[in-house]
Amino acid sequence: MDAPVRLAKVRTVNDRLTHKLRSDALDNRERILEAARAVFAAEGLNVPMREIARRAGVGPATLYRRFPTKETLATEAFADQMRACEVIVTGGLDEPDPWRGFCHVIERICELHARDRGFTAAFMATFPGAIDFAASRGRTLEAISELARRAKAAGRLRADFVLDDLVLVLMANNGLQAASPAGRVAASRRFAALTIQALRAAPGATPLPPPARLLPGRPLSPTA
Amino acid sequence: MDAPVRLAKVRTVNDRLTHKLRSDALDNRERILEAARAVFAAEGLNVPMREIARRAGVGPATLYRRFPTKETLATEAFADQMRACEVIVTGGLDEPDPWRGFCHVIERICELHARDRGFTAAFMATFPGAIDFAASRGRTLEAISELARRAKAAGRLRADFVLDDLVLVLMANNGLQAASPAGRVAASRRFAALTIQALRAAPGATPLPPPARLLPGRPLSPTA
DNA sequence: AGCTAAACGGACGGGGGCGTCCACTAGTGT
DNA sequence: ACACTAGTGGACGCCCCCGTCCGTTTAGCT
Repeated sequence: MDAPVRLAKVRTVNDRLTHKLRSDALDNRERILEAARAVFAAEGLNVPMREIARRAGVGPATLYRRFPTKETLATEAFADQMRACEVIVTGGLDEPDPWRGFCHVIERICELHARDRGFTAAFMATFPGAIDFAASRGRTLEAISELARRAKAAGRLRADFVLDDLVLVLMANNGLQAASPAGRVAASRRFAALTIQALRAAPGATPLPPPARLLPGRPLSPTA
Repeated sequence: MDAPVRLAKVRTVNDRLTHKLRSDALDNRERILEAARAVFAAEGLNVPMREIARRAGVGPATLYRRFPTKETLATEAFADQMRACEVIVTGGLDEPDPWRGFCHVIERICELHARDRGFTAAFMATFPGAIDFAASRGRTLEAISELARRAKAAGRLRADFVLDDLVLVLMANNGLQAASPAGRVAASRRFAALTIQALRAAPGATPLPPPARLLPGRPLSPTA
């Protein structure tokens, strides 16, 4: 388990970034991140940078000084969720029954994504300068892949499940929209339950049409 | 079956709208609609009106004269798809086995929506001035509701299916994005298959969490 | 308390979409 | 052939977002 190492590394980078900042600058930086988290969660990534600056009580220049692009801001703002993702899947791996673990992962990840409108977009985005982010996503997906392997071996997950199906599920979950955040979560919950029913290895189940490649880049993993 | 009546009525309205137009104006109108269909299908509804005008080879003023708002343009541009939807569901109702009919409806409607990026948005939108559009949607949903009732009665569709679940499925399907249109269709196909697995009345199936109201307005129908 | 450099935010120019106006063009009916 | 009017599209003003510059403020250190 190398997660602690990675986390420590992130900490270091963070310190290197923030340690030389003046106290007020550091304070502003935090308020910007807080505002960004809130507005990204509520509205998604397509909000004007200025809106975030406004909510943070900061001028646009300050925002751009700290976060030159929206991507840098988004990756920082979603670091928590990214870590939460990893926690969820490692939790799933720790469960004795891999199928139950898989189900819990689906449920909890769908809910996480439903609460944060912008997170799914960031998660999928794979923009260039976000090495840590992409790495974390890769680790998360690999872990889910392993979990899926076990669930298949236990005969509970359908054999033709592919890791791309998880991406498909996340995209589909992201498509759910409702008037209120609560409504979105409710929809997502039902959607996750349906998804689990769909992925369950069941006697009368018919085979699926060929899987679809949804994320650009190499095939995420041979398996799952 | 009152569909023919409705269609005739639409024809009349159409004639009333177009009969007084000069020939060149009518030609432009058609080219605008064609351009709108193409660009809406490819890019969704969030394209500048000017882009459509450009592709149609007309000035912005001409576009705005024929279609004052994007909604009017969208409803006209998607009239075909709307009718296709009705055809699909009536086809489903005509099949002897309601469950097979239901499956076919899911598959074909998902594919239809996958081919047209903007159609789902228009279908959900329920914007004010589109009476015909909303009516057609209502009929489509009612028909699906009836089909669902029969499929449940046949013991093939899970009993806790609700019409709102169809909306949920369409929204989720709409969330699927891929590099190419072909990729989107492929993803949608697999998604539809998964959906059918999820909705199948199966022995080991667990009950679903409470349904979510996704479209504003009155509950679409007591049943389904 | 005073100095200095870091940090701030208002203001600016650029770009793009929006919806409308108006002088010109071209079908249409005699 | 001609007049007449429906039809056209370039151009305008408006607003919003973007990213940057620069004069002013303020934290940190002596």
